[in-house]
Amino acid sequence: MAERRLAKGVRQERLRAELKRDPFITDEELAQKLAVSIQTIRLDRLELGIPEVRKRTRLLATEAFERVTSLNRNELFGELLALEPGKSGISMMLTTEEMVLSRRSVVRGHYLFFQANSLAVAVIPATAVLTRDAEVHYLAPVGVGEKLIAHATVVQVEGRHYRVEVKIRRGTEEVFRGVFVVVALEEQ
Amino acid sequence: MAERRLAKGVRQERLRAELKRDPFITDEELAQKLAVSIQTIRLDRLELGIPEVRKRTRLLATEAFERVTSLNRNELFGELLALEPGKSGISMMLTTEEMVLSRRSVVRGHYLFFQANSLAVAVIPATAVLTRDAEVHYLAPVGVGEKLIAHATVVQVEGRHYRVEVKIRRGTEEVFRGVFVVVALEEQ
DNA sequence: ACTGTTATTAGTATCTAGTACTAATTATAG
DNA sequence: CTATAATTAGTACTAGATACTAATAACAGT
Repeated sequence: MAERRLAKGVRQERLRAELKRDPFITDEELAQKLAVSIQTIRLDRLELGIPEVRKRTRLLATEAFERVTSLNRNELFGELLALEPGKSGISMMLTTEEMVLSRRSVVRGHYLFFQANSLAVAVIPATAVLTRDAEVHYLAPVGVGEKLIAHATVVQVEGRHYRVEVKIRRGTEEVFRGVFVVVALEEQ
Repeated sequence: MAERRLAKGVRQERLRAELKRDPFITDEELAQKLAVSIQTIRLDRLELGIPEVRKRTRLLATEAFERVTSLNRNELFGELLALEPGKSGISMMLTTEEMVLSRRSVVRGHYLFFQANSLAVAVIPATAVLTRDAEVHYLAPVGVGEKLIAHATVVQVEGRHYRVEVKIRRGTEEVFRGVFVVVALEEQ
């Protein structure tokens, strides 16, 4: 592996890369991979503000656990900013690295679809809503770290069927437009 | 909390419930909650085949990490069963509990959308493909533990634009139908 | 009441993967 | 060469166990 002594900065970048690849690696394993002592690894972690393996593991697990419980608890993908049941709603979603295919820089389309679809469902005044049809257009690619604001408007109601139009913007630029036909199964 | 000694079976059910609510709880905390010694908690865990807190945490974190990396590593959502680049493809997805809203039994629509959309992208002979438009119809609700087979067919090609029709079936029953317009950015 | 069994509690030695600290050695820059 | 930064080493301690031995308490059956 590393035959010659790496400059500190280079080694610390290597350390970051290793941890990104395998968050569960121990200091001992890192020391071997980077050909330095375990104490040096620990000094590096201290300097870089990187917690120990058990803490990192706990963080990952906690995030995952909270994501599962909060996603399943809330029907909305993203944060609700405004809501007029039966009429309109606004939600905000921040794009993260997880939403991107590795080796790419564009957020995968289904995340936008779901932000839109879940908001379209959320504006319906019913406890159980099913999507029937959707027609969507992706207008521009979206990157990581972008704040997407979705606006949903109920444009038509026929009995239990609602036609909801959703537009997603990044700043003033529209990046996604969709029309969802949803059905209210149980009115509130 | 528990004032009276609980029957072993009852206590073990309580222990399960506690762990489901908080997977990160220590044996010490469990001992206090269930008013028994730490040794008894450990015997219970042994008998129930429940690993220690660090192992549980590691399991949760590993699952989460692998879910994220596999989602991002694989362009396809589900398992590819057949592929004729430029023409057609078949993929299979098994629905899991995570795909369901709590208190409900129906798989959320975006999973079907994504199975279909990712297959529509996968049949295109290009290294980078973006979805432009999609028109989809949900024909029947889908439950947990169901095997969904998606068939994608390229029905039209105009330059770099492909029109792909995707049908998802559960057995012989069609549960989803969609048409995706995708653009090949970099031909293979 | 007595006896055997199950359940519970307690204690000890050891493990893993560190943290926090002191101190010595090596490498580097001026 | 000297001072400083970087690296290495060692010690005491922590947390949350496992694996084991052993003692005590509770319960069931006779």
